[in-house]
Amino acid sequence: MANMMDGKHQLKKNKMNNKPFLNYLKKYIALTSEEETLLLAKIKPRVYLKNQYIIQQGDVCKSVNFIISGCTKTFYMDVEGQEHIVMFSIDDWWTSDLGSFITQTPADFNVQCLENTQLVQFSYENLEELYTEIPKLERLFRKIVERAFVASQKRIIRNFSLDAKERYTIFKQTYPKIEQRVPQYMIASYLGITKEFLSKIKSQLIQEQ
Amino acid sequence: MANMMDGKHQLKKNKMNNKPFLNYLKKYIALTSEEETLLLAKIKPRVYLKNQYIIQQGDVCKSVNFIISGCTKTFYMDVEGQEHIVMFSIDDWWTSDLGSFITQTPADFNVQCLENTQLVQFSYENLEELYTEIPKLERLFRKIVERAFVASQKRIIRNFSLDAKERYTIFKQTYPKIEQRVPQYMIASYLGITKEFLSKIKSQLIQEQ
DNA sequence: AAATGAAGTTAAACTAGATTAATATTTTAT
DNA sequence: ATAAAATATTAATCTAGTTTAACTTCATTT
Repeated sequence: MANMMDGKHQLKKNKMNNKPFLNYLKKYIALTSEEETLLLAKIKPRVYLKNQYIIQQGDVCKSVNFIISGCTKTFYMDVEGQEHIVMFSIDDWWTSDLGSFITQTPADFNVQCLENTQLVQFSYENLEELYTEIPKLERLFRKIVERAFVASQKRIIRNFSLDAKERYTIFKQTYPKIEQRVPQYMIASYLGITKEFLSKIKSQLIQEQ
Repeated sequence: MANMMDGKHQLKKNKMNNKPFLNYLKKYIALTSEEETLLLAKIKPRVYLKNQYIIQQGDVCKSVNFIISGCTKTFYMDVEGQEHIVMFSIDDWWTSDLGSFITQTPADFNVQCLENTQLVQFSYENLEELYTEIPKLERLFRKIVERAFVASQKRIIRNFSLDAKERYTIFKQTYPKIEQRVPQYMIASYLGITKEFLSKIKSQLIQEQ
């Protein structure tokens, strides 16, 4: 319905290349050309359209995804049908339901595209093999998850020790790009407040200066 | 002052052994005797007394710690001097300020012993070396951090979508051992509520059944 | 151009949980 | 065994954020 028009913007799969992902990797690890070949054989480029789901709550998460371009939201739908957004992800970030992926059990989270999104996907089996074949890659992934864990812990603290206005201010500082790309009611969901209260906060912040 | 008597209970360093840690490791990875020797040379047993700090906010975190026996709280002290407990850790768990440890920058968190606590400590340098010398260990640590990250994400969701009573019920189910070992006001801090409100919740739960 | 609808705003009534303060209970020190 | 300190409970009042509902704006469909 709403996305019937999206076909117009569909990105052509055959035109996609892995360059952006390799450039990202090169910032952190140096691969030999054999390793690069090994890697390229085991990753899969994929395009999702706006509003499509990369992962759905209840399904087993089959991939870890690197975003080449686009934007996604990771959210949980509670028993009352309310969406709770855990994170947004954009270009050069990773997204998955890691809990579902590592245990290969049903996902708690949905990952949905907010824009047409180009990904590089790692399947469970291929990633396991790559860890053994390219230990540098396992090391990088360890570090990525370490950083994600640290960010998650800090967010717990922020949620406890800061009020909604402070959390919103920090959100804007930390994710300036995301703030303009996603609707306000999703930002409210990320902050754990209602869209009405976010509205109130924003008008307060404007009046304050 | 309060802990002058703790000397009585001091555990003797020389009597400490690494058996409990090796038993823990054996549940997940098989080490050759050379690897075991390599590992033992690079870990340090250590005893902290009740109330002592393993890590202090502002210091650079120098170790990742495996708890052989005892209990710790990880907390953040905000500008108003309020404690916010992020996690409790007991026997067979890990504790650190991972953010500080991996970047070797000042810690956001304090880790303080709630009981006399026996640890096995990994220094930054030794752990880096061990990762290279024993890839199995790096893989295990990757998996441990993955699980910690998943738990942390789930906690963010719970904090948003559940009320304090539901969070308390889940806490009791998830950490039955911890519930009896730590004072109620710390559980309140972990749940993000006041000790008074926790009291109210508990009396409500008693009346409900 | 009119109609439908999604996104955002404003304002009033309401509620979960905070704060304060007084009392009770348990732990620790002497 | 007892005093002092730390921890836990109860109740009254207060507040940050929710809920509901009416209103606006802008984009899409007919």
